[in-house]
Amino acid sequence: MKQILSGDDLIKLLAALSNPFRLKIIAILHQEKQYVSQLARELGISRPLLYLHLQKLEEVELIKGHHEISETGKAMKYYELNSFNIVLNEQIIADLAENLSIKKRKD
Amino acid sequence: MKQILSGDDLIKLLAALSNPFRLKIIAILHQEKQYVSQLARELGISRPLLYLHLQKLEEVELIKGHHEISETGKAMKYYELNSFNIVLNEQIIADLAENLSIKKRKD
DNA sequence: TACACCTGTAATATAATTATTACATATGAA
DNA sequence: TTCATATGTAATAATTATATTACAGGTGTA
Repeated sequence: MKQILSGDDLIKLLAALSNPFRLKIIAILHQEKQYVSQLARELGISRPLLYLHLQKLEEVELIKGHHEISETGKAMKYYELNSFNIVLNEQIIADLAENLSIKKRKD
Repeated sequence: MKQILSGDDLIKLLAALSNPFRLKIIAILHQEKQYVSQLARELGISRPLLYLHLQKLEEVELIKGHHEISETGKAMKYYELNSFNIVLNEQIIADLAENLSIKKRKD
């Protein structure tokens, strides 16, 4: 995970964390790496939806996926958690807010 | 600001922080308290939109509003920033993820 | 072959967030 | 009175985020 964030990166990171399924994914992967289908079962959601959440977490580098060949020869996709430590206070946010992009509607 | 958060509270807090206007509001209020119309001018947005953002920040107790009577006698609504310090790592999130509510669609 | 697993994505629907427009009300000053 | 300032909200539109459904393909085993 990046050490120095831009304001935009911070927003993406916080957005990635502000969803219950994604927090639960982090909690599960904190125990041990897990593959997609098993994760979907544990969370009680469909794989397509899970992929969406995994992508958001991977985009901000909170998790990382890789392929493994199981003992029985099947291709499995495992995800594991990256370690991170985020500190937020008013000074840090004030600094990062300096360079922040605002999306314009209908340009 | 609360010291002990639930998982749901954490999500609300992070959601409140994952918006560029709201980070800018925090940055401005970090300098000094400000009243609504002036804030809207500085941010370049309408007051109705600003109210929406202010409400989200106030709901999670990052800011606090109060009324003041200006020298000229007008009622002004000022907002000021609460100090905060948020630390997030995988262990903290794993703990908070234990009690997390998942919204059901069409129950 | 048929079954039980697995990965992956496209197309679509639903819900939530963000943004706009249009009001109503009040005060002080010219 | 008229103008410029302020607070506040209701109704609606636009955009983004979430969620579902329906596919296509692969491997190992009975």
